[in-house]
Amino acid sequence: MKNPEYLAHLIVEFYEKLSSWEHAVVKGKGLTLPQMHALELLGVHGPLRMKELADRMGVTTGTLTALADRLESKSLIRRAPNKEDRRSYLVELTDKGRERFLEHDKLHVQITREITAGLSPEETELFSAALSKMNGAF
Amino acid sequence: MKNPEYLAHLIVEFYEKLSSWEHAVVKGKGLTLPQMHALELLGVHGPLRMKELADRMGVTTGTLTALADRLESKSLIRRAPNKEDRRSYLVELTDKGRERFLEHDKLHVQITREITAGLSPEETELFSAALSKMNGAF
DNA sequence: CCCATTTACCTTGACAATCAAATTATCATC
DNA sequence: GATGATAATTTGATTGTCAAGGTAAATGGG
Repeated sequence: MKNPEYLAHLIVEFYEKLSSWEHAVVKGKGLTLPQMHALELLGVHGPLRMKELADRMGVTTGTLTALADRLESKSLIRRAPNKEDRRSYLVELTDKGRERFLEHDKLHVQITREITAGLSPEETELFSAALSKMNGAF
Repeated sequence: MKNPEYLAHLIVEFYEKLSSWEHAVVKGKGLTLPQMHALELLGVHGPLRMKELADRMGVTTGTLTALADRLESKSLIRRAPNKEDRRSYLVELTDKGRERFLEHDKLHVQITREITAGLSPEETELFSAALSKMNGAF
């Protein structure tokens, strides 16, 4: 019953459901998935250089340039000069961008509550511990 | 320590890592992520109507029409007539498409093995059970 | 200090993904 | 059979994406 094929299937299903949930949530907000993803990474990690953000998103800097332009034109991010290295910017959230990030992050907590509602505290604890280990194994 | 915020954070991190892994794996194969996603859904669920597949992918049928055209031109899928309803097709994998799907699916099993390598059998079992419950709760 | 190399970002050109809205063909119901 | 709903396509516009090429700044070895 607990062969890797079965577990792989569960993980794929979980991934698909998260993906579809995220898609639906972002859609109603005037933002695209990549745009929200960028806000999220900036919210979690603080200001990043374009290259760092592009790497974390898994896109080229060319792609990110265009994406950042759109977010900047919506006043959600800002390119601040980087004193350490004048070739680069530090991309950071504006107040409006941070607001959007926090709002979205709240939804993550909420969906987490919902999908773990059927788990006992011990189960939740063990799930959490296992997930933590797995995240470290990538 | 085990508040929902923390768990939400772990889940987001897990999702991001899966996403980034998937992206990297698909890239080297001449397929895009949505294209592989379509092959995967067809592989798992069998032949689907365009509308069904679009719904599962979370895109409009207009988007899927174009996507299916590209997959069809690569001989990975086929539009078969639907005797039940002549308005629709049944989209199905070709042999070549099934091959691609199976090959990709094997990678899922493999990455699953890798990221669960640090878990004890009991932990894996519990993780699996928790995930199964959570999938049902979406 | 100089020059070659690397790095960071931007630009361009081409293609893919995406949606909303309009269209066509078929189905379903009354 | 007429009317309304559904399945797929088409169209037009925007966004996402990459590879390749360009510019400016940093880096490192002579």
